[in-house]
Amino acid sequence: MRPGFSDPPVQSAHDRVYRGLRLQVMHGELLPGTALTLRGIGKSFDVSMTPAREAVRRLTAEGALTMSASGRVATPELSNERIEELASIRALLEPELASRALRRAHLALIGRMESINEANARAVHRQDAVEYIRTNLEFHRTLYLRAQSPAMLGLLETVWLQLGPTMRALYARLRRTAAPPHHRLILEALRAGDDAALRLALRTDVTQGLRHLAVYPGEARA
Amino acid sequence: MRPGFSDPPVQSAHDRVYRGLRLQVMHGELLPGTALTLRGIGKSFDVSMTPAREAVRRLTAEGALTMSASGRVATPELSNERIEELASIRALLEPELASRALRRAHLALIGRMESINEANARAVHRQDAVEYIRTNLEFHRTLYLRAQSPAMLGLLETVWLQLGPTMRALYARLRRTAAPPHHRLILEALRAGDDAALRLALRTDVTQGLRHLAVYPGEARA
DNA sequence: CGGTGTATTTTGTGATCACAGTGTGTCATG
DNA sequence: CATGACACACTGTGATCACAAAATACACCG
Repeated sequence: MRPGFSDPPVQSAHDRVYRGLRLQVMHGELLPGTALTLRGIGKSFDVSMTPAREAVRRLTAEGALTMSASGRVATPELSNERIEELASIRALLEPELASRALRRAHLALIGRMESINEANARAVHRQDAVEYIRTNLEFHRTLYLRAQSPAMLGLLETVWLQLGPTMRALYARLRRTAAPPHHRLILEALRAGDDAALRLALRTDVTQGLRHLAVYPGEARA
Repeated sequence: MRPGFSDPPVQSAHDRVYRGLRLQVMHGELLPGTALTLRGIGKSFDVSMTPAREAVRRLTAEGALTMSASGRVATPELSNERIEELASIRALLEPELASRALRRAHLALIGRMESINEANARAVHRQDAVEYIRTNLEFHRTLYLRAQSPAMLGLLETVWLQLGPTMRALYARLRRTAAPPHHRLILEALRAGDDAALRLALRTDVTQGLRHLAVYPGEARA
């Protein structure tokens, strides 16, 4: 009924490229401003430029990549205003998704989230930025999947995608030593079934994680 | 700084196709389930299939079009659950955008919105569904542009895009005779600078306009 | 006359090519 | 040694083609 969303069997060439690039961007494997070429992408996925172009076009539409006026492709370098705006969108959507998932969150789900959270803590200890981002997003997505709101989750993933390279740059320079921030509060609110506490925990988790961005100007322009 | 968003000069072939199709979908010129072909699109824009494919890929990524497993392209036929979900996303984003625009909304803006609203009323009187949708969206967008939140507005336009064909189908069958619903409340709240009233007016305007959807089942499946 | 098989047309996919614009590197010159 | 222009390599764009899958039309058989 809703093709192209969660159907694993399909494996057209452009879809492989799309998924591969998408994960690379979302997980922060590419730093902001990284230049990409269609021929290079095609070569690394062993396809011609045609599927590479379509994948890039699609990712550009989602804000995962930017294209200069001359068509040059690169990962986005976000301004501070943009970062704050994307953070506030997360702060708007994620509490809502969490709240919708709350009534459907049984113990098995909470247990799975705890185990993901432990993997996340290990990634922090190992200073593995990419794995940290990956498990962090998986922690959140595992919860939101229960909200049964695919469109809202889709929008949120778009936001994550746009923040991917920036988050990587962030976590690379302020080397976290502490464990993930407010995830424990989230889990407690889930167990308690406390909607207000859950919304608050999500909001602070999101804003806290991205507030440290607007510090070093460097290339403040606008 | 953010190419491909609001820069009129660019005119590559695939961009013309993209913009053209996008407007057709968003304004409800195409009913839900309308089938499209790449060659047909290319012919109607006088280009080959290549730019048509890229435009379709992009619109598919934004949810404006759907592709079957075999690659067939069509405008989306939304389930009732999906419609309600999209409406609730509108109800989440639009009050926020309106609130952000409130402090920057001077009298000239309100005047412009009033004139758009009059055009909207004329469209209602003329039973012109497409023009009704167009002016209605323009009314909202004129306000939200003042919010200076391009990412949030971009997400919202994605939602509008997904609802385009469905809104057309809706307004086609329940022939409005009354003027636009809660736009007057919105304008009054803007003039009064009343944030709470503005948020409420937006929320009701959005949900009211789409609540009448889940009535006729016809093809209730899930 | 209805259903089923096949044949034909239509469709999306991916590769390849020619082309124009851009950026970069280099070499000559002041 | 610095600065300028020029040339070459590179990049994205759009058109075209061969191909396979799908949908449609059609004819044949029960």
